[in-house]
Amino acid sequence: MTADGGPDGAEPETNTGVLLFLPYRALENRVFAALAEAGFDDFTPAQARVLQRIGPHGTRLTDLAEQAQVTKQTAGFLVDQLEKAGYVRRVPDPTDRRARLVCGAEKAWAAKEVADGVVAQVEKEWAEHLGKRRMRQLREALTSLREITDPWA
Amino acid sequence: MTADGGPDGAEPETNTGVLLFLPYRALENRVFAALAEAGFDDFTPAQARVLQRIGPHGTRLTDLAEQAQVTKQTAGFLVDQLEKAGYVRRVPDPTDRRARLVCGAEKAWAAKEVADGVVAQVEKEWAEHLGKRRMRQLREALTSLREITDPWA
DNA sequence: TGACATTGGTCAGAGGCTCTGACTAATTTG
DNA sequence: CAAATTAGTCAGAGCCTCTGACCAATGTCA
Repeated sequence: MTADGGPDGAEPETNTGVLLFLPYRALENRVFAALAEAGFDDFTPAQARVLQRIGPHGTRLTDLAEQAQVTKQTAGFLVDQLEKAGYVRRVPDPTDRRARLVCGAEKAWAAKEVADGVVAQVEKEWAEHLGKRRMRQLREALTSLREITDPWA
Repeated sequence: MTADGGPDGAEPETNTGVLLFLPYRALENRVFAALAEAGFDDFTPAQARVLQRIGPHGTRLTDLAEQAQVTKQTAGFLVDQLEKAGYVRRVPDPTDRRARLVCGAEKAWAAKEVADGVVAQVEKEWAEHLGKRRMRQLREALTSLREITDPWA
């Protein structure tokens, strides 16, 4: 459903989806490897996708679920694990007694620091490969695209 | 681990990984929805990620696994489902009696046609938003990035 | 105010995905 | 030819994700 068209064979240009996905996955792999090497090996990719979306002042479960595109049951399940592993804690939401805010714990910020370092390194490598100008154009185009592809923008 | 940095608060520029992921996911969602609407609702996202990587002349299980970044056991499990659903068939590899080629069936090419249509449509929308020039630059930069991020390139 | 709909979240259960480990068969290497 | 490698399968366990049903707090509106 992607590249090198059906049985007919004429190789067209590569699907933009694949083009986006490849560097994304490469970056994610690098971050994960570095995190594991730094000792943050007690969470799974699924948990990370939730953890990543917790804001600095805490985020509601429902919002986490929506952003991660999973059901709130699934998000709750993952937050349970993260809580047990010490990455987050749940605190009452002062503005709504039904809700609780999922807040990052110290351990999460420490992991984030490692992750941010790797991201910066990879971005540097990319900038070296593309040249500063094309790297800037790339980020600029992607940022613009966000306007029509990110329901949360 | 991504945006709006830790407890310190200073909002830096958005992580390039997120920037790549957002449009990727938006595109994938569109393709999936269209496929389901066209009646191709009997396969899962995990199966699709394998199906997508089957070449026009068939691909070995081991290669599918490597490209999809799953174990060969997982790939085998998914191909089993796809085979039952009629999307693929396994044929002996004439060049190696241990191996079998996973080949797309008619149903897979039909689905691919639907998917390609949606991708083309979405790419058109993106080009309209960005302008032809920036769209070309985007694809060009991503293609270049592939050289250092795609182990299969 | 008081009924009703909405929203935040949990519990229970089922099914799907993915991994590790162990194994068979064919191929390649020395 | 013996040993190492490679393609693939089987079995079992654990994680992830969903649907459905439910409770409690909040919002809406006559």
